[in-house]
Amino acid sequence: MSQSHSDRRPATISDVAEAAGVSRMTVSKVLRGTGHISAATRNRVAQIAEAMGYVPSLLAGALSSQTSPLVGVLIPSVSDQVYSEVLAGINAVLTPRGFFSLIGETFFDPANEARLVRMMLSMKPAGLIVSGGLPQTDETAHLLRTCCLRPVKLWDGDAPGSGATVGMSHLAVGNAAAQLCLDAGFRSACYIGAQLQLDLCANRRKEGFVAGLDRAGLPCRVMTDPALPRTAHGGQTLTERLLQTGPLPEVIQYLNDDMAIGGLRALFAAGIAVPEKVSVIGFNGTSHRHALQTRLTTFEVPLREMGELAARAVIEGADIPPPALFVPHLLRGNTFRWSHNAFDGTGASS
Amino acid sequence: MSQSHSDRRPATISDVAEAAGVSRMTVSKVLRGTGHISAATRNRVAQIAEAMGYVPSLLAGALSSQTSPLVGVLIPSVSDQVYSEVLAGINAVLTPRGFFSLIGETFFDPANEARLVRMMLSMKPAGLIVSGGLPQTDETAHLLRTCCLRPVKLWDGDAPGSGATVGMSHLAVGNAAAQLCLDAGFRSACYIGAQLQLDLCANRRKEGFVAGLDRAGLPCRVMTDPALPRTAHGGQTLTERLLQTGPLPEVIQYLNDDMAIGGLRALFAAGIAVPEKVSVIGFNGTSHRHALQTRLTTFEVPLREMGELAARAVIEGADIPPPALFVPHLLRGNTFRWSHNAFDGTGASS
DNA sequence: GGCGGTTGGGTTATCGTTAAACCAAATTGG
DNA sequence: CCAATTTGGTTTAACGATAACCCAACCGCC
Repeated sequence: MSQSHSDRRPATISDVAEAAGVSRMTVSKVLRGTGHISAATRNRVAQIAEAMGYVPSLLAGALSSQTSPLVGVLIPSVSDQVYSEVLAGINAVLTPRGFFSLIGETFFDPANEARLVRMMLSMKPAGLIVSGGLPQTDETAHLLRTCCLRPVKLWDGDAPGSGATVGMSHLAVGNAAAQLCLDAGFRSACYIGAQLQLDLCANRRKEGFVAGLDRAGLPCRVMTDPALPRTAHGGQTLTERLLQTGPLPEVIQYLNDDMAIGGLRALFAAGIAVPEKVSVIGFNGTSHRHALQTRLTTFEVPLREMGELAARAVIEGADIPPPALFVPHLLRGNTFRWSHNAFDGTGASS
Repeated sequence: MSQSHSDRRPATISDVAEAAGVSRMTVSKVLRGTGHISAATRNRVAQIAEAMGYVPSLLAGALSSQTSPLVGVLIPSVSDQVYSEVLAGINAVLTPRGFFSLIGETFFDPANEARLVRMMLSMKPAGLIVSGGLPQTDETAHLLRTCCLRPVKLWDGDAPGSGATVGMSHLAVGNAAAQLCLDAGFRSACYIGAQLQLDLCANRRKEGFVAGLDRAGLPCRVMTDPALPRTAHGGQTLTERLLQTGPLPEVIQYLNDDMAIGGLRALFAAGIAVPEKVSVIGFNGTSHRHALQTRLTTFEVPLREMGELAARAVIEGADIPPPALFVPHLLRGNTFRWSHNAFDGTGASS
C-alpha cells in the first residue's frame, strides 16, 4: 500500500494520480496539455491537482526530458547599476517564456568566475550568458569548451570569438571619446581609471582613448591604480592625486560615470570649475538617471536592450537578426547615446 | 555495450566510472569525499573526472538526495538600486556556501508574484525569501502555506506573521519622519507618492507620516497617483502638480529618493530654493551614493545587511540572533541611518 | 581458529518526471 | 463485415545521481 499524501511533504504526481484514480502519465499529460485525454478526465485531474496544491517538480522534469528552464548569467556584480540594468533586460525576455536566470557575480575575479562556471554547469542550464572583459582561467575556458553549450558573450564586442556576441567595441568607444576631445580643440588630456588589469574592456577603452589622442599628436597623462575601487571614492582619490602631482589638463576621461562623479567631487572641493576650467567625460550614462543636473559628459549604453538581445540569442539560438555595426549617436548636448548590437555570423553555421 | 562518451554530450558519472573501471558509486563517493576509498583509487578517479571535464549534475543530485542548492528570492525589481543592493547581500551569503539565488521580479504585481511563486516552487528550492509589501493573492498565500517551506519575509516588518522576518516597521519610519518635521518646527507639510495601492510598505510609511503630524495638529496634504511611476519622472510630475494647485508647504516627504530627485528638479525649475523655501525628505539613502552634493534629507537603510541576514535565516533555519528592536540612528546632519533587524520567536518553536 | 572490526568497494532501490512504445475499445470506410 | 484508424489511456524504461545496505578480504587478538 502506497503512503497517502500528507501535508508535511509536498504532493507529487503519484499523489495526484492516486487521488484521481489514473496513472501518473495521464496526470503528466493533462498538466502539460499534451496527448489524447478526454475533457472529463482532463478537468477532473486538473481540479484535483489544483486542490492538492500540486506543483510539478521541474527538477525531475528537467532531468527526465533533458531540458532545463535555467539560463546561467555571469556578470561582475548585481549591485552595479550597469549590470543590474542588463540583467533586467535578460529577465524581461526569459521570465515570460518560463526560463529562470541563474546569476553568478564574478567581481572581476577570474578564479571566482571559474568556480561559478562550474557551479552553473552543474545545474545543466539551457544556456549561458557570460560577460567578457576579465582574463579567463584555463579551467574556465576548458569548461566552456566541453560543456556542449554555445555561451553568449556579453559586453565585450572586440574579440567576438566563437558563438553569439552582444556587446560593443570598447576600443571604438575610446576612439570616439578621443575624437570628441580633438573636435573640442583640447590641448591636454588625462585618463583616470582603476583595476584595469581586471577589467579588460575598460582597459581597451583607455587604449583607444590614448591611441586616438596620440595619433593627433596630443599627449595623454594616465592615472591608474590597480588596487583602488572603481567607484566614486576611487575617482575622487585619483583626481586628488592628479591635482597634487601635475598641471590641470583641459579634459579628464574617467573609466565610468561612478569614478567621474568622484572626480567631480574632488574638482569642486579644489574650487576648479567644470567645464570652464576642465571638462569631464564618463562612461555608461547611469549617473544621468540619479542626478538633478550634471556637468558630466558621458556615453549612454543601451544596457537593457543588450540584455534582451543576449537572452534572445540564448533561447532562440541562431534565429537572430543579422550583425549590425556600431552606430554612435549624439544626443542632447553633452550626452552620447551609443546604440549597438553585434552578432557574428558563426552562430548559423554550427 | 554501453555507448562511450562523446564530446557532443556532457560526460555523466557513468562515463567517468567506465573510464576509471569502477562503479558509479565509487565515483560519486570520490567526488564528494565520503565513504572509504583508497587514496590510489581516489586520485585516479579524480584525475580522470577532471580530464573528462566532468561536472556532476546537481539536478540529478538534488532529486536523489532531496536537497536543493537553490533559494528563491522574490523582489520587486532587480534594476531598482534598493533591491539589487539587498540581492547583493543575499548572494554574498549564499554563493560561498554553494547555494544559488533564483530571482523573480514581481514589479509589485500580485498576479505576477503568484506566477513566480509557482515557478519557483517547481524548482523545489531549499528556501524562499519573499519581499512583502504587495497585496498577496489567495493563490500565492495557499502555495506558500502548503509548500513545506518557511518563507523568510523581507522588507516588511510591520506584519511579522509566521516564520522569520527581516525588515523594518515602515509605520515607525513614517512616524520618525513626522517627528523630524515637528522638531524642525514646520507649520505645513505635503506627502508625495505613487502606486501606493501596490506598495503597501510605502503606503504604511505615508500613514505613519500623516498620522504623526496629525497627532500634533499639523495638517498634511497628500499628493498621490495610482498610475504614475515611482521614479524621478513621477516625482517631478506630482511636484509640478502640487505647485500648480496650492500653496508651497514647508516640507515635502517623498515615497523614495528617486521620486524626491524628480521633485528637486521641479522645484529648481520653478526657482524655489531648497532647503531655504522648502525642505525635501526622501527614503532609502540610495541617492547619496550618486550625488555630487545633495539638499535631500533621507533615511539610509542597511540594504546589504538585510539581505545577508535574510539569507542566513534561510540556510541556518532558526539559528539566528534573537530579535532586535528598531534602532534609528541620526547621522551627519541631514541623513538618518536606519539600523534594524527583526526576527519573531516563532521560528524556534517549529 | 573463530570472532569482531575495519577497509574498499559493489548492488539495489529510489528520487519525480517524461519519452516512447503499447494496447483495448470505439469509430470509421469501403 | 472486416481492416484501418482514432480515442483514451497504461506500461516500461530511462534521466543522473545518492541512500542504504551488502559483501569479500584482511587484520588483530584472545
